[in-house]
Amino acid sequence: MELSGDLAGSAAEEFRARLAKIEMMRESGTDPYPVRFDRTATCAQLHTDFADLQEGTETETTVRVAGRMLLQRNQGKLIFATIRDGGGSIQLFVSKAIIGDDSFTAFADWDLGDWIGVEGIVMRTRKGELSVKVSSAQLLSKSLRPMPDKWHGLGDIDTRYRQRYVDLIANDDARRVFEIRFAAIRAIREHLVGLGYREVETPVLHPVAGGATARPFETHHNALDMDLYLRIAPELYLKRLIVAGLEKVFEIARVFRNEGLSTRHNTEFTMLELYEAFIDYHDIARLTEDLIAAAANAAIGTTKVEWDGKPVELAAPYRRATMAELVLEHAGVSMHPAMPIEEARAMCDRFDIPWQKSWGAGKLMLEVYEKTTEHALWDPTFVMDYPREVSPLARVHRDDPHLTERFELIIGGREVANAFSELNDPIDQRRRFEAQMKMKQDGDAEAQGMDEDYVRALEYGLPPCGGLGIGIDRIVMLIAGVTSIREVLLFPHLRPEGGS
RNA sequence: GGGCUGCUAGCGCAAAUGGUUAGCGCGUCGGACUUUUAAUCCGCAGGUUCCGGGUUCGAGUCCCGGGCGGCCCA
Repeated sequence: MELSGDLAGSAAEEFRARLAKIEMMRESGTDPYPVRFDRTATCAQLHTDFADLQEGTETETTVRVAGRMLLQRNQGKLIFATIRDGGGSIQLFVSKAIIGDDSFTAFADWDLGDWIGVEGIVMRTRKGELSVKVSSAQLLSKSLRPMPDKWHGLGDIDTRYRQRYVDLIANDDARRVFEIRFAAIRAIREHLVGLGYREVETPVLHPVAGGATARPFETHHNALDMDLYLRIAPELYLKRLIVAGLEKVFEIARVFRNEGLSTRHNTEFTMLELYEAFIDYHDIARLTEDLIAAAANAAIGTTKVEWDGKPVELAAPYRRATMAELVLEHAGVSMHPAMPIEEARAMCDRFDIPWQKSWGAGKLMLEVYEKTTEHALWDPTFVMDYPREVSPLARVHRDDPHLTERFELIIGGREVANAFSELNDPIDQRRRFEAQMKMKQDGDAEAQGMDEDYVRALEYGLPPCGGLGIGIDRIVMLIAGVTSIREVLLFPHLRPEGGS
């Protein structure tokens, strides 16, 4: 049986039995896949509109609802069924005396998982369950495959990710997480639009992979016979738009990084990036905490979340501290990018951090920070003022030429945002690209390439500007309280099934 | 890439130290039932124990290799 190639045993038998039902329907002139259904209400609407309906009473309101049948309790001459649509579920009250023998038999013969549509009056049963007392019913789409366990749902993680549609049918918690995702993204978008931001779309295929430190996917354009890269960040295009005078822009951008998979990393993930003219990274920090709090409130109605077993408060304001202060606090050592290189190397040795000769004190300081401090920052913390050496797109700090006006936001020991007062000096930018190219030549696959057009854009003048990148998936993880990024991605990347 | 760990019926899970015919629940199939809520009750069927080797009188279980996951680390 071609359609059931991956089915075996009782599932294959059930598949064939359901196919036979389809054939019988067709023979009797009924289409098992009719073209449309005129619905007059959703399940959620009924629960809202008839919240006050008394037990054991019927209305005179006729409605037409549709959904997937999840449960069926057949009493012989009376069937209770539960259907669910996109926003909720409702019980159907199906009486043989009302819909007639033939319709009743047909209804009883439909399988769990089938999509059905019914018409009937709204009622509440004696036991208090809001129901539709069905006067007519039709099959809207036949399901050929058996549903997972109606109580335990689908537990196998592999199957949950590979067949997310089944996961979402069977598991309430999966639906909950994605509802949070939808609401959080919507809240972020509305917050920014409310502030006068324009949502833009920039290229996914880049001739130069820039805007972040990461290894890109490579591809090839046949007609132009040129290599292209899937973007690792939309940053350089968005800043071109600030040059253009758009002032406030954002993009909710899918980006691609050719790196390993883990609980925290997927090869493609979603970043919010925004840029605004005339402001600096302090303004961006305020905007960042507002955005995250707004997302949490919209998604779950509170900024108090629990993550990895510990409480986290996402309400603004978040702590602000410099990287140097935090390293001193957590590692007990004083570091600065201007310190003698031997001392910085000695610090790395002290914390068992392997280093390379090409690294300056700034890079060494970052390594010490990441090893000793970052994972310990549980409450939301803006880690301010990164070394210039590791921040090729951030402007030099107004008070210290060895630092940049850059912060990363750490929550629950993980980076969730990265922001700067943007570098807008084209001469400085060119030098930093050249430094990156040297690192690339020295074998650093993550170093950025020279983007001549971006430098040219800066030469036309990028106004003072603040920029932000937020990992949307990580924000959703925090709000939803899940610790694997795969739980917040509808279709996480997996190896092919079966292998060989 | 390394360490630990998992894979048993469509789904959720059992099967001490290797030992009859690999069990249970849900679902399916057959039967009863007009107020159920994972309905209930009776009955039947359903298995390449992820794949391939090996050890053994005997392997779901032990060993080797492979596949796909999970957790932790780099």
